[in-house]
Amino acid sequence: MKVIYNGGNVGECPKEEELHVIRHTAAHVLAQAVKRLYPHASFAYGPATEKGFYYDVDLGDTKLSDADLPAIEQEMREIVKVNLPIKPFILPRADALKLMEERHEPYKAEHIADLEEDEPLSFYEQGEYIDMCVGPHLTYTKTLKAFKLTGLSGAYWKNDSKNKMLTRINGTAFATTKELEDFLKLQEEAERRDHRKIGKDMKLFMFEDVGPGFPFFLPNGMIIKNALIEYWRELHTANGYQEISTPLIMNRCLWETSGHWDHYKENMYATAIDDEDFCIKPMNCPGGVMVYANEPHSYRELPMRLAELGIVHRHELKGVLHGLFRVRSFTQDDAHIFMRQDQIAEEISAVIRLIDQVYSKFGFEYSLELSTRPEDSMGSDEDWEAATNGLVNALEQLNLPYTINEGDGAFYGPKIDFHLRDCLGRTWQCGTIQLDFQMPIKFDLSYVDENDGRPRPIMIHRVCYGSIERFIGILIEHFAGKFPVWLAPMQAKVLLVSKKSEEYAAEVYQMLKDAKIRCELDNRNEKIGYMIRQAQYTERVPYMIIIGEKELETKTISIRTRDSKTVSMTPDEFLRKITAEIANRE
RNA sequence: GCCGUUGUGGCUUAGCGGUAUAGCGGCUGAUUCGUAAUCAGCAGGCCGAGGGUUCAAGUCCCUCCAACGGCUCCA
Repeated sequence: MKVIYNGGNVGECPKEEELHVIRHTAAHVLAQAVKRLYPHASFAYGPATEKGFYYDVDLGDTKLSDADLPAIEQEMREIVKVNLPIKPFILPRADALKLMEERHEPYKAEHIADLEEDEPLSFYEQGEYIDMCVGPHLTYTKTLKAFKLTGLSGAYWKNDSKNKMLTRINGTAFATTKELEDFLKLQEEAERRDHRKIGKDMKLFMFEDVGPGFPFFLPNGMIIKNALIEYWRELHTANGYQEISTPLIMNRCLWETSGHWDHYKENMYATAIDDEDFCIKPMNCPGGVMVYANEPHSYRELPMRLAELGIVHRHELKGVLHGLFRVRSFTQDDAHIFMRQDQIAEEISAVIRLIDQVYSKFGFEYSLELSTRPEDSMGSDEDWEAATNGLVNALEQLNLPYTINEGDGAFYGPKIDFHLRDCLGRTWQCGTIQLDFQMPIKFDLSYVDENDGRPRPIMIHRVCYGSIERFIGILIEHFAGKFPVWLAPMQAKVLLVSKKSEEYAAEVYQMLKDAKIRCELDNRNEKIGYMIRQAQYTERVPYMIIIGEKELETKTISIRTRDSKTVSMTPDEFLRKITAEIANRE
C-alpha cells in the first residue's frame, strides 16, 4: 500500500503499519466531514487506536447525537468518492502556530505551544482541510474503502479530568470491507456473550438500586463462586498456604498506621461507632499484618503464607461501574506472604507459577506488566528500588517477557500485573503480585533470626483470580455461559419424552442425584424440542439426558451435549464419565 | 465525578398530550407429542422517584436515582 510521508516521499508502507495509516487517514476524513457540516467545530486529537480511530471535537453549544452520525458518515463517503489527493507540507513553528490560530484551531495551537523543541511542524492537506500531523497518510482519499462510525462519547482534553470535556466521535476502518464485517461480527459476538445478559439468563447474579455496584449472588452464581473457591483452597493448601479471615470493619487508627487513610481515604467507606471512626476494609493487608504480628516468629517459620478470601469495599466513582467487571464490593483471593530477604526471588517465582497454573486451567493466555512507583506513594527511594529490582529479577530469572507501566504501582510497592486474554482476544487485569517493604515498617514487624537478631520481614501481596466477581464475569464471556461441567450450576438435566418412561427417567435422575451430580428432572408435558431449547440455550446445561420409550427398552440413555451432538450409553457409563470429568475439573 | 443516551408487569418491548401493547415466562385446562418454541384461557403494570406545565402526562419541563456507551480511575 502506497503512503505519503511528511517529507513528501511516497513509499510502500510496511504491512503491519497499514491499518494504522488507514485509520489515521479515516480520522482526517472524519474531521473534514465534521468541519463541512459544523463549520464552527475545532479539533483536538484524532489518532488511530487498536480498534479503530476517533477524533475529539469541540462543537461549542452544538450537541451531537447518534442520529447525526449517518449524515457525517455520508459526508465522509462523499470525500472518499471525489478522491482528494492528500498532500503534506512543512511549516516553521511560528508559521504553524499562526496557521492554526487563523483557522480557529485553539487546541492545535495549544498543542504547538506545548511542544518543547522549536522544530518545523508537518501538515497534511486534502481539499479545503488541513491538519497538523506527523503522518504518514494514504495518498488519495479513495484508498479509504471500509470504515464506519461506531458512536459518540465524551473525552477530556489531553485525557485530564481537570480539563474541558470534548465530544469524541468514534469509528473504525479496515483495508477491506470483509475485514470490517468480520470486526463488526466479532463485536456482535462479544455483545451476545455479555456477562450481564448471560448472568440474567442463567440467574447467576443481580444488582439492585439499594446497593449500586454491590453484586447479589443468586443460587446458580453461588455454585460457580463456591466451585472456584474450592479449587482455590485445594491449590493453596497444596502450596503451603494457611487460610485466615480478618474483620470487615476495623478502627480508623489501623488505617492511619497502614497508610490507607492518607492514600486511599476517598475510596473508603467509614462509619462512626461509639464515638470512634471505623472503616470498612478496602484491602485485606492490614488484617493479614495483624495476624502476623499476633505472636513472635522465628526465621524458620518463613515464608509464612497467609491466604484470605477477603471481601473488600471500595467507593468507586459511579460512572465506572460495569456488571461484575467493576463493582464496589468484591472478594479478593488474597494472600500475604511474610519472608526473609533471601527468599524474595523464590517466593515470587512460586507465586507466578501458581497463577500460571490457575489461568491454564481455564485456557487463558496472559501477558505481564511491571508497574513502578506512583506519584502518591510512601517509603524511601532505596526501598522502592530494591522492591522493583526484586520483581524484575524474578521475571528475568523465569525468562518471562513483560512490559513496564511507569507510575502505576500500589502506594506501598511496585507490582506485576497479569493481563488475561480471553477467547475473543480481549484483555483483563486479574492477578497481581506486589512486593512491599513499607507495611512491615509501618507495623514494626520483625522475626528472630539465627543470631537472635530482629530483622524486618518483607511482604508479598498477591491475588490469582484478582476479584472472584470479575473473574466470574470473564469466565461467563470466555465460555459464553457454557461452563465446564465442574463449574456449571446445573451439570445434567433429565428430559422426559413422554409419561410412558417416567419411572425410568426418575430412576436415572435419582442415581445422578445420589452421586451428587447437580441435576434436574424435566417431566413436564412439553415437547422434547421445547425442553431442549430451554436446557441447552437458556440454562446451558452441559449434558441433556433424553429418555423415552427407546431408552426404556434398551436400558440406555441418550446424551445430548451443548454442541447438539447425541450419543447413547448406559446410565452407569454416563455416571463414570461425568464423575471423572468433574473430579479432574476438565 | 465528567459528556451523551435510556428507564413501561419476572424478561424483551409498543405507545411519545386524551383512561396502558404484545411476545416470552408464570398459573389453569386440553394435548402424551422423539432432539431450538402444541393449543386455549387466566393472572400480572399507581409506566424509576419527587416536583412542575396542562382541562388532561409513560408521553412536555425541572431535580434526584439507577442503568447503558465512553472519558478519568481501577481488582
